[in-house]
Amino acid sequence: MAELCVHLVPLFNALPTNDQMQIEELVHHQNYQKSELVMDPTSSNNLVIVAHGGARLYTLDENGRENVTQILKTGDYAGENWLFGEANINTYVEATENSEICLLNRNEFLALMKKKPELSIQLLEQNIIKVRAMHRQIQLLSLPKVEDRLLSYLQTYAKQVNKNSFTLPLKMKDLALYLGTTPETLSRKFVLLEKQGTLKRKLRHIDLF
Amino acid sequence: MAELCVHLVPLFNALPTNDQMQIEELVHHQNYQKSELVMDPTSSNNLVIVAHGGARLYTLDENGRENVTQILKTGDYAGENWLFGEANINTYVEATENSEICLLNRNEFLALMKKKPELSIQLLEQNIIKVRAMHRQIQLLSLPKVEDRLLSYLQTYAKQVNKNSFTLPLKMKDLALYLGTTPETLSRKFVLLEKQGTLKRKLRHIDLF
DNA sequence: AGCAGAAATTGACGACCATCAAGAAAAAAG
DNA sequence: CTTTTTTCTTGATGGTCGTCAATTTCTGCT
Repeated sequence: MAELCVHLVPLFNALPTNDQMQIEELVHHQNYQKSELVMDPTSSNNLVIVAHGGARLYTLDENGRENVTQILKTGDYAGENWLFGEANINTYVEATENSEICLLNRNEFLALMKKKPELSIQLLEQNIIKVRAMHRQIQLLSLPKVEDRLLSYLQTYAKQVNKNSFTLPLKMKDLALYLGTTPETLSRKFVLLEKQGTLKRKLRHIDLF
Repeated sequence: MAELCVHLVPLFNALPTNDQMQIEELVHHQNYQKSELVMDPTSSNNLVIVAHGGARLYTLDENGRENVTQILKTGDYAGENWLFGEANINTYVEATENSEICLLNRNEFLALMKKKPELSIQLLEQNIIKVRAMHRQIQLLSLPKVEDRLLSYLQTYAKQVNKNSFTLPLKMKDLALYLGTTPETLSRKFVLLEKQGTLKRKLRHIDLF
């Protein structure tokens, strides 16, 4: 048997197992044939999790032409926004092969949240943290110079761990990605900052001045 | 008398007035003298809203030196993270002048959310939408070329309104900021895309091909 | 330890873009 | 309608950064 479907959704998988079980109980596992329609704008809103198989999302434009917006394969999901507030006004979901697909119904989920307020509070807390992290990243990425982005990142991180001497939690490659640059440029910027006397570095260990 | 304090917090001010009133009832308005400590790590967690005056946030580093992290003036607030989950472990809030400061206590707020599940659901819905918007923006900003960022933005927007012919909701200046570039570069990119035949533009009206 | 594969660095080069400044076009004000 | 102000465009220039390729350093594995 498959894992818990809710495990596949990042928003859920950090929840206490207890809460996850409660959500899992709401999930409708269903099998769909290839080309079968899973959802359309007239359906009630659902979170769609592809437990096994594949699906595609598409909209119809003003001329009635299909416009594929997303492809889902095993383990992917869509419709977080339909689960939380937004109505699905123009999107169709269709199985691209014989698939096992899990649906989590908005109304049932709302009912659960009303019955167990801790659940929505948990989700909210998690989300707020995420928003703050994303906000920081946007501010970083908005800085035109990589040098500034790096320094800002390091200072923020130093503040976070409340130390001026620390070990980077990311590899260069990932830090580069996070800062919207390349490992090469990042490397150069490190030596630049070191030359400027802003920091001292040995591998991934940083001393910030 | 002042406006509702909760109005100042973006997370709250889109809520139905009804919900806002309930939150407002929890708010403790208090007056602080210059240099008086509003919060420290031993206090229970609060959202801090400066209704009138000023305050500063600081942490103490390993040597006991103060490290100012944020300055609040009238209308600013801090501690969204303390209200929602994260504990305040090292931050002090101090009034920088005689101030009227509103505190929203975490425990009281939690109690309200448990009593009125709709409130946290509302907040959650709002947050999810925000996360999605921010996620899009991060993806955009991660594209190295302004040209790609612009095109991606336009395509996403077209998909959103489900039309290939639309009027931009932002002025050039703001769009430039959103895309992490300057109005000048943005302008050039528009003519470039137009030359390529990717779009046609007249002022802020776009036809996408 | 020693080897293999990955990760990080360095150099050279060219494209891209921010900046400054000036001009044109549109919007707002009178 | 005219004037004023704001917004947008265009040009020239220099710095920044991404790309490709080669080398060095690090890490995991047996």
